[in-house]
Amino acid sequence: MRASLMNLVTLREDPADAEIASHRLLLRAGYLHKSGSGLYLYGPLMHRVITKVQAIVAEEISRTGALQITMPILQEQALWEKSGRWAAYQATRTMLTVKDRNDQVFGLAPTAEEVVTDYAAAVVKSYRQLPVTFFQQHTKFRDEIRPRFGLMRVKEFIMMDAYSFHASDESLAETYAAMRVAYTRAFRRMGLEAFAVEADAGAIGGTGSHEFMVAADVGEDAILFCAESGYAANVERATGRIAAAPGWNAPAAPQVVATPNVGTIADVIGFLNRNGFADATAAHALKCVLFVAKTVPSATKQAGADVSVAAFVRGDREVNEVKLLNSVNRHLGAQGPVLSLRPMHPEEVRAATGAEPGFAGPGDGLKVAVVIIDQTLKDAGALIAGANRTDHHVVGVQLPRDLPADRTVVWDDLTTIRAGDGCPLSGQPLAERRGIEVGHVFKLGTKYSAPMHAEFTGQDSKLHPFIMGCYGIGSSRVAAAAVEQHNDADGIRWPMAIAPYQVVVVPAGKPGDAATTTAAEGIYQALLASGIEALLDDRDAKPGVKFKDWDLVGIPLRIVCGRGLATGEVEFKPRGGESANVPVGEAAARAIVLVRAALAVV
RNA sequence: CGGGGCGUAGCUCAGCUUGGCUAGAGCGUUGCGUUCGGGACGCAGAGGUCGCAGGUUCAAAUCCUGUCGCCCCGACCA
Repeated sequence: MRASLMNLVTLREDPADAEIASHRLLLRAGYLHKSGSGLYLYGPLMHRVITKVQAIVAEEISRTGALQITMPILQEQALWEKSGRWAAYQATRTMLTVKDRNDQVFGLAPTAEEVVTDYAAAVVKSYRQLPVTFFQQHTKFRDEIRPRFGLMRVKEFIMMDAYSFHASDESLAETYAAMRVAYTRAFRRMGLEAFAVEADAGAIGGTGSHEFMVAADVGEDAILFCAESGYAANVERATGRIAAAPGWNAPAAPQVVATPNVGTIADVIGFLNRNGFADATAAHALKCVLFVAKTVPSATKQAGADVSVAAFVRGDREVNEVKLLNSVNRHLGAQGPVLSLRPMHPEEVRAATGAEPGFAGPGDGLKVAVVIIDQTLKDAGALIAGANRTDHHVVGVQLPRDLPADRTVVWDDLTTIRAGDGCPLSGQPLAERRGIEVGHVFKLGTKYSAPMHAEFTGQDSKLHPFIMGCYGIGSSRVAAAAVEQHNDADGIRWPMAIAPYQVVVVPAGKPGDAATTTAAEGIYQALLASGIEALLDDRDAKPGVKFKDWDLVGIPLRIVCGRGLATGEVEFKPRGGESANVPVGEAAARAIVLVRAALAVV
């Protein structure tokens, strides 16, 4: 491509509303045009990048034996009713919907489990056809609460989504493992440092899942990991060993203590330290967080309802709301599902505890539907709890000894694990880093096939629901993540495999100078003839302008035909690397070798 | 949805507090000339319903009310 024909428009200044590197650079270099909040137009350069990402992803997913298809974006409400997810997605308002002229409602594909399960049920009738995996790369829509960070979180994006169907858990495990290998290969080919972490399954559901993260400081997810055991998990899901609180001089039996005007844990401990309990710390307190869980209409229960929940963790720790939500759902079972939790308003706290906020405890006076206590607090020794009475706490509470006789308690893991806690496998301190979620794999089991009656005939001549897995890669997000990992002060540094063009040839003499023009044109034509994706910067611009532009755009290799021609040489300048002089006659051949080496599948 | 901020030229911004001439600058862009290895220079030009609607006023980018949109922090997710 000749630069004079490619409508290259670069900005000298950063767009005001771009915060992170990928957003800023992709806008500045002309890859993206913002069409609306969370909506982007992919310019000619971006289109090439996305196409390459999709090709590599498709190649690696296909390598597992998966079959590429294309599913409709408009999804009938009735199909989602069959799986029971319509109400859930409406309640969380994740799905955008449209109506046709007959007022029939359609969802705009946020994902495609229902559609593909319906398809599999129609075309897969026997265990002899299993396992089978279908995938597509298509536009997805999410009614994001807050689009953010350019391509990172948008309302409309391109996703590779794959769905596997199995006759057994063992078969699912094989494909799940093969997909993880495919992901790893795909990300490595695209020059991304990505790693798998244990994850919460969220609204997709199922029995297990891993996320693929690209390490980046601007990532929206926190990852805890252990170098020794290899353990890595999203903080939403991470478990760990929490060091026990040190012993302290606590009363043997619960003792009510007046704690006037000290509602927060820090204040309560400070007050007690000054009033007879000098060695009490926040780790000896019982933190109570009160929530309202909102259930959604389901097959067994037409109307949604509010369920009050009290969650207890150690005073120096935080409640993990994802763990709590999962725990509430396990406990409520058929009364669920619960899709969201919100903290109680002050008046609700007063109704639930009979006290001002800040004095809630597990003892008498707490009136909530569900009480969940972090399992580490069982037999944890003496604790300081709210007394459910304004300005009073109870010191020396022991669990479960001092719980009211009629109190039903769920013991579960509710604590947010943090760096420094012990690895659940090795016990070594966990470290933390941030990541961008670029892929996710789920073991779905029969979550969709059972309610949708998607069944096959087994070897036993009986009908069985498919055992399923599903797998997603955010193709457009991958491109943004690549920029996050590969940029510098001058612009983007694309990995060769996903760069919009591989080489740019820059004539750097006076415009129209015969020697530079001839040399550049010759190299350019030789590269094209060998299938290299080459650019020729034939614009009437000064060399400095050209250099700045190609650094910003991020072309991996620049060949400059300029003053070196006097001695028969051109300059090779890898983006971000050292320049070297190369004889004109060898330039094309050496560039071809460089590009092919960088693209070689490892 | 709660909290914070912003809407003035294609981009980045000034002007608004304290209303008043024809609404400005830099970059970009068009024409001509000079220049040509890291975002050159001179001259000439184009480009604006100051987000939108209403109000106050002799007079509104500026003050008031409403409204729409965008960005950032939290809950959602590839």
